[in-house]
Amino acid sequence: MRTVTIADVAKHAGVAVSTVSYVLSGKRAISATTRQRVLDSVRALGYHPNAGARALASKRAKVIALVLPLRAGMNLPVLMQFATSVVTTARQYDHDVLLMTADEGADGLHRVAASALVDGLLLMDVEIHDPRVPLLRKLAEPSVLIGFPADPEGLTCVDLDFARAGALCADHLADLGHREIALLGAPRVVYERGTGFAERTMAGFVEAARRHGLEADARPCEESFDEVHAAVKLLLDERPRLSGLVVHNEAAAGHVLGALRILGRRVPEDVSVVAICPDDIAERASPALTSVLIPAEDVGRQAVRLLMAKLEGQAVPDSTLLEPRLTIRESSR
Amino acid sequence: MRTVTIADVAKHAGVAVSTVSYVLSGKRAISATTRQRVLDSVRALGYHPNAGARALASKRAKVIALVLPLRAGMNLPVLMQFATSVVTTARQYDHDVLLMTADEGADGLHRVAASALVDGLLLMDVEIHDPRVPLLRKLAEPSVLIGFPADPEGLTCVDLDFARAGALCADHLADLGHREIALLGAPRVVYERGTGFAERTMAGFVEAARRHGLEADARPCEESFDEVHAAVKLLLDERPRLSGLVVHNEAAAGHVLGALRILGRRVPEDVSVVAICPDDIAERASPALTSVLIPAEDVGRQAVRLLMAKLEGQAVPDSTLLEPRLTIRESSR
DNA sequence: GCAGGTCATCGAAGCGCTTCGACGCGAAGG
DNA sequence: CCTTCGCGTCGAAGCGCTTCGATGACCTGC
Repeated sequence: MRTVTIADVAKHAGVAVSTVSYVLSGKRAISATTRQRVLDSVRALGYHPNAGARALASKRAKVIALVLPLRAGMNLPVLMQFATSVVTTARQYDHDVLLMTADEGADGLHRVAASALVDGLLLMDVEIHDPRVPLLRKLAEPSVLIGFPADPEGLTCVDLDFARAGALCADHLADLGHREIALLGAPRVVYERGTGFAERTMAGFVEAARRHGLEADARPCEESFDEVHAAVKLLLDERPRLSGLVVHNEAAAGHVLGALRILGRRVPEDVSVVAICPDDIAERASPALTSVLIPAEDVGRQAVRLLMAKLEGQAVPDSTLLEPRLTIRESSR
Repeated sequence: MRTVTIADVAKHAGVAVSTVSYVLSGKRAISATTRQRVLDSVRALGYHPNAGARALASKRAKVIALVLPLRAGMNLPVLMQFATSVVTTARQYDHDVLLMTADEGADGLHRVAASALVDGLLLMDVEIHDPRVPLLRKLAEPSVLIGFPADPEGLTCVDLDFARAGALCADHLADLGHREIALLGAPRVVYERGTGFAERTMAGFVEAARRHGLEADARPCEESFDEVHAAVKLLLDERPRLSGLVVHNEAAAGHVLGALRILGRRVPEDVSVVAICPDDIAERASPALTSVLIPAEDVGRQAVRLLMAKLEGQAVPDSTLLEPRLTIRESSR
């Protein structure tokens, strides 16, 4: 069973090859009757255009690269949600997604771009001083970054507005009347890596707390139960009147509740807890966590849209910040 | 800056286009001096073969599809580990990975295969009665499945030997002298979906326990803390002398420890706990869990190897079962 | 010294598609 | 009535690569 080519379709429909091509691409007017005849033949023969030939002739592969930081430390569920929404959205634009890991580095990006395997690049988890950024600036292929490098000049970046997220938590606790609050953040190593989002959350939190005239405190937080327990205990020892806690660390959120339980603090009666995490984690905790969600799906969808716009040659904003949303559940009052 | 083609390289090196091609592919003997001259030109010009043209001429895209079940209910960290190892291994064979979600269904597979976008397919989370299986049998492109459908005839399947994993847990508890043991499995919905691995674990567990003459019990288990707590409580109420617990549910493993703590059972003094889960989860728990790991990386690597072998036209075994490994930590004695 | 065989290289024919310019035809305009 | 135009369609020229058969150059052995 030889694979069906455009020539087979043309013969079957009794038209020229180019006519079939124009029917399929819509780039020239074709009469309704011819169009229908061609489409019928396409269906009858089960024709699928050869991707390589199409790419070669049109200089468009209809594939985008998705570069994920497939290493430890990232939050996996969020990553998957993000990847899913990227794939789904790309398909809506009739594109496929090539999966790459960050450890291929700049060379890998150069390879897929130079070989015309992909038309554009989507990079997740860009760091403040990311070695791939200079390459992206040079590349002919458009790219979109999730996260912000130190100098986003000339790049297209998308991210959750983490500063607003931090601020939103502080606002919420202030509204509830809390006077002493604290934030437990990502593991220390994340700050050291300088990914940026962790710092920006802290900064937004501290700034909003200051604006409300609250006593506030923000520190990194490791992810094992024991370390979370120790951190919470230390915090409560140092600040006995603390009544509001923000957790920006999915892995630790559940452990914080466990630690408070063990330390004899009721949630939310004694301490209100607000998490910055995906909804499913917040909902699964008990009590269910009031949370600011990381809209991974929105980020993915928006990133693909921006990339598609750039592929069309449209101008897009350099920076897109997605608004965080606070959902009030049982853990704060 | 026009992109560099093989003709540019040929001219630069003073040889024919075909010679460059043969140097790069190694499919014909080329003298050492010519080879070196060509390679130098390749480097000097920064040549990268055009993927579309290569695919068109050679009928090999050097891309494989990875179809992930990007929906709820799967264990995400394992999925990521798996994806990472697939990408990394594929790169070792000079292949790239196209990411697809299962919700594109059989049509999606047909599309990427018929358009020659990919040379082969890797499907994860295949179900007992998977609608994609009949298509895979028909497809000219080779495929490898993670998991087993009802009738694996004519397919290539890879999986952890879950029956052995369940048995290994029962063996371990029996060796420690426990007489009454139980297994808490995946959420009920997983059994209903008929993915197979959950049942096989249970069966292996029950069978091994029977062989050792133990009292054993196996039941599904939901993932929220409250439901886990209720399940554990029920189990202990029904079986007060229960002293060994196997948890085959990553999300619930941590909650089981929390529930036992609240119910006044010490681990491992009163109850030994063994988990079937990735190492990182087992290590992070407190006490650290004795566990049978799901070797996601091995599975991914092995799956890619099998697929590459099939692409080369080699015969491969229909079924590959990966041996589970028990790591003893603090939660069992 | 010449037939036969290797080895290294070349040229050209595609692979299946897109796209450009050309062309025929009927309608509109003078 | 003849020109002009636009619409719908066609043919052919690539896109950049692989691969097959051909061609010399050089060696081997009788």
